[in-house]
Amino acid sequence: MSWTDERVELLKKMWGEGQSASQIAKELGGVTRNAVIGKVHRLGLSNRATTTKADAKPKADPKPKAAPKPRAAPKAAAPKAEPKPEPVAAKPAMSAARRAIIPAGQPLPPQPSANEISPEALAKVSEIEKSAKRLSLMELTERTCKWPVGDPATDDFWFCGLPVKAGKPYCEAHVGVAFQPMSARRDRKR
DNA sequence: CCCTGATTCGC
DNA sequence: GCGAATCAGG
Repeated sequence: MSWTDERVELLKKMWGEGQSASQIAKELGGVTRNAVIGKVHRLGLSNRATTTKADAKPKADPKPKAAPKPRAAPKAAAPKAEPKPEPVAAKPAMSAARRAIIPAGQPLPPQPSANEISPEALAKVSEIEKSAKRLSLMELTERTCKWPVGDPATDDFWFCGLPVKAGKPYCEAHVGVAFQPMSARRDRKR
C-alpha cells in the first residue's frame, strides 16, 4: 500500500482527532502502526505528547553507552508537570445482580453528580461512544474500558469496551471524565 | 502483557 | 520516502 492523498488525508484527520496510530493503521489497512507513526513524523504533525516529550536537547554529553548498537537516541527527560489526577466520584456500575435494588428511573450512571466536566472531555465521550464495543459485563477483560453506559435496570446497558489506556480501567475518553485534574475542578464557574 | 508514540537507519 | 526494529514509558 502506498500513501495516496486520500490515505494521508484520513491519517491526518484521525490523528487530529486523537486516534492512536494502531487504530489509524487498522482503519487504513495494509499498514502497521509503525508505518502510520513514521508517516506522521514525516508529515511533521507529530505533536500530541503522550509518551516522553521530545525536548530540544542540543547536547551536553552524548555518552555513548559502550553498547554495540546505540539505536534510539536517549530522550530528554520530560519536565512535564503532572497535575495529579483526582478521582472524581464516578462509580462504575455494580454487578448485574445489584440492578434489582437499584432505583431505576434515576440517572444513576457515572455522570459525576453535578460536577462540571470539560466540554471537550464530554464531547470526546459522546464521540467514542458511537464506536464503543458495547460489551456486556461478561465480555469485559482486563483491557477493555469498563465505563458503563445506560441504565443497568434496562436492556439499554453496556460497557464501553474500547481498549483501555495504559493500566487505567477506562479508555482514553472515559479516563478523561473519570479523572479530573484538581485545577480543572476548581470553581470553573465564577 | 497489553498498549502508546519516538527514533533510527537500511532499503 | 518508507517502515521494521527498537526503544521508552504507561
